[in-house]
Amino acid sequence: MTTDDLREAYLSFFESKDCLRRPSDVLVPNDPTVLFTPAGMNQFKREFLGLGDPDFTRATTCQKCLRTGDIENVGRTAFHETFFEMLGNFSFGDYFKREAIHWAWEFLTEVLEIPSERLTVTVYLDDDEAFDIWHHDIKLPKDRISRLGEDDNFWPAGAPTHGPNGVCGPCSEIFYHGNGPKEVEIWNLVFTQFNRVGPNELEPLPKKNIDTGMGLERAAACLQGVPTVFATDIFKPIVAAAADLLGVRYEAEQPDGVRLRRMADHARALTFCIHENVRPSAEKQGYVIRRLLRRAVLDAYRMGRRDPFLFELVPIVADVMRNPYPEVLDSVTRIRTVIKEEEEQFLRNLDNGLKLLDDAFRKTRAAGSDTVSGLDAFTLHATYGIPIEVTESLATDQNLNVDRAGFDRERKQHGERSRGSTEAAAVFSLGPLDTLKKEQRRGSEFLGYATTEARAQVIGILEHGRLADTAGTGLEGAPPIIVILDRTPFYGESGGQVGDTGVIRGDGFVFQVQDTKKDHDFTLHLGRVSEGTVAVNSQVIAAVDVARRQAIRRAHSATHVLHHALHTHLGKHAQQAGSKVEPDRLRFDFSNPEAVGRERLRAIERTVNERILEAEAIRWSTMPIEEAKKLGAMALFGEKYPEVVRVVEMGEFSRELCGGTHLDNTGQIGLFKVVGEESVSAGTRRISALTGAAALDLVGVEEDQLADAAAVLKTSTREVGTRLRALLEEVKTLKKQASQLKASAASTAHAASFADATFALGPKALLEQKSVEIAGAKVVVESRGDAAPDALRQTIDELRRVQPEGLAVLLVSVVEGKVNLAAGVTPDLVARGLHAGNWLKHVAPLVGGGGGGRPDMAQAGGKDPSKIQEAIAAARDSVRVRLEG
RNA sequence: GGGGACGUAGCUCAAUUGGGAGAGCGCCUGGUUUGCAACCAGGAGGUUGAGGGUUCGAUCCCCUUCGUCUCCA
Repeated sequence: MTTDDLREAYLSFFESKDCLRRPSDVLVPNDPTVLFTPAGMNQFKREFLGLGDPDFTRATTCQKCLRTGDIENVGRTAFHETFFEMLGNFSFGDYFKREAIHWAWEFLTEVLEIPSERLTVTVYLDDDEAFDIWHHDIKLPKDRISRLGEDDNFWPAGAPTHGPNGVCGPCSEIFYHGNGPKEVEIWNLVFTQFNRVGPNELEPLPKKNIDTGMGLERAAACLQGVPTVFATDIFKPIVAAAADLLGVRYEAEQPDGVRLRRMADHARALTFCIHENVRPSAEKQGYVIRRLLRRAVLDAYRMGRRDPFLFELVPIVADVMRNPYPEVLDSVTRIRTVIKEEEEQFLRNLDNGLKLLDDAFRKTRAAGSDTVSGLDAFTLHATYGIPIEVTESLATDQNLNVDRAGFDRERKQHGERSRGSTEAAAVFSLGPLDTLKKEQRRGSEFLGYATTEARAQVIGILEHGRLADTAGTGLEGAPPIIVILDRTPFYGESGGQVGDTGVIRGDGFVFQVQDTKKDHDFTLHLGRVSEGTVAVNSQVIAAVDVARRQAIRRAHSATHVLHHALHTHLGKHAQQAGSKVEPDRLRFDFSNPEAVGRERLRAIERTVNERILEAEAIRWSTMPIEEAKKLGAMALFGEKYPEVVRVVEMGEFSRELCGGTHLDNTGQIGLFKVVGEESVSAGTRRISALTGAAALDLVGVEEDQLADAAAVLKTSTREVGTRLRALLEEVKTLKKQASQLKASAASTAHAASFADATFALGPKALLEQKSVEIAGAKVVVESRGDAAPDALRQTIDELRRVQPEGLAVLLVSVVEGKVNLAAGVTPDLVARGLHAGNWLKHVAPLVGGGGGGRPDMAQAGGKDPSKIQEAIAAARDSVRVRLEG
């Protein structure tokens, strides 16, 4: 039986048991407690809590999952995977233990025709109910049923003793005993029937749930009689392709076999993640998949591969998965590019790492050791990302060892340090909105597509995160109050479009809405009470700020036109990767390998404005998602859409799934003006643009600025550019001349006004008139008026050019009440023990400062100009002592 | 969420306990040459990511912030 057939058989079997077949949730769910969807039940959390549609009580899915907890085992064992599909059937207060067990058995033995003697089961220690069903109903002999403890047969594992509190229950696992693998857990039936309130305190739940999971790939391996998931029909071609790319023969038992299996697994995970627009990056989901990619590339590196290769597996993965996930085929080009670029970057990093490793080896040898310390190896790993295996392998090449025990110690410490204060979040948690949802059963009705003002009733108020019956005018700076209505024209922030603002008026009160969000099917109006007191059950009139909403509609419709223009000028690959829609302002992110460039950007802007000039009608309708897809409506990858979706069409050029508010006609956008194009991450570009009033304002402001510039430059707006260039050129030459003049001024007579006569002397004159002969060396210690530190250095250089040997100079100047000192010593005097830095260190304290520098050149400063003469005297004395002594 | 590192010319990176901002490649000009990373001479190019502090003086030390990389959860 092929994997595709097994998947379909399972889903249609449970459909025949009145379970609703639901599509897989996305890999990155809207759930802060997990990075990736870890199991089939995840998308049904709200149903398990009794917060879903009351008519929806049975479901079956094939869920895409990603887990990296056991990543070390991937490729080494028969069944560990990172990306996998989980078949499941679920009951939300509907069928329970008896049906779940019977149906599982029926599916395995009758549909799949697995001989019953190949199956055994486990139940939780005291779950006699499950035991009896297996033994009496199914007629499974007692010796084929084992009772296991809370670590094996409870969900979450160990919950009765260790928590967390909340929904939990015993489970029953079904094992397959085949010819190849001796014992495989293929199905886990979880009976969530308790609410844990404390250690070993389990209260029965009024509504019991069923959550079951069957690993698709491992079940397929059993049915296909192969020893591992990697030998199944959907994995084999990927492993084979990996071996082919690396020019080796796949031999399951060889070390390379582990590597090839790992590559195949990681290629699958990467393909599906990137398809959903999760890109390799330094944090969160992106970092998880970056690590997957690096593990695979590193494996290939060790097999001698130095070029990117993993990206070549993408089409193979897409092909074996084409039946259940045909949409991945359309993303192949994009995924390949992302993987290839990331591979190239990592290979460059590895090259860089070699340099750091060399340093580490040199340091080790310099310390007279032949073992790289654990700390060094760990630093290389933790800070620069050089895997320990690479360090070890290269160390061996250089006849060095690595302190692996020390490395492991460091790693453990780092792990403890990094754990931080975050506790594992409870899988389920109930908030105030959940309570409200339980009371109300239904969410807020959205009226905003048709109107901006409506009568409604207050059904909930949230103050300080708690439900309240009333709320009054709060203190300045207090957190916003949240008002929830049964129906509302306010658009809650979603799909990139910002929330509406406006006002909600009722009998004796006014509530200013500053922002609107969406949560738990409710529309949350955030704001403050400006008059009176708002109370639950009040009748109100909710009115959206119309001008602002209209500006938002302009910007939102413009993003759809822009999307169309991008496809026209850049190609189909320029898929939307996110957007932000604000009043008359929009940001649009899309896939594109390189910068768009000025010319194409201009062309894109032009196309958008042409569509606006054509004043095409904008229409919308709702339809089942399948139908929308058939019509070719554009959707975001990695976004979860409901069963019935809204499709927005513009003329004949654009058709997109979209829940936002739009104009009636593209002509209402007015002017569309691009204001920027930039990169957000590798392979993703962002265009920012303005519409309507904001675009006109921008043009006006820029006109004014240009006119202003032209006026200042005393030229026409047309000539501003050339005039500026000429001016800059002039400034440059003037600057140059100025610095030359300044330099020569320091050594010419123009500063004769200073009482200090030596300031007027040039280098030669200084040497001739002011130098003192001490122990065969010429010493110049003089004051130089208000010369800048740079000028002092320059003078010293000039003196040294005239007298390259036997010269020691110390110059002093005063600028803005501060003393500058600089000293220079020729190399032969340095050899005789004279040190410019030390010289100044001796002198500078006298003028209330400090200093230092190199033996041949040093600098210092001070705050007390009145002590300059003393400093000069001290400088002369100290150099005399040094040279004569 | 936490730990570590980095940010200097268009690119790759230097700069001793805090003391003159540099090299190679690339670019421009002139010359030489026309067999493969051509050569020679000259030149342009910098708010040392940003902001604040300490100091006579900060690329360097301290704080804040932004960005990039990396490890752990």
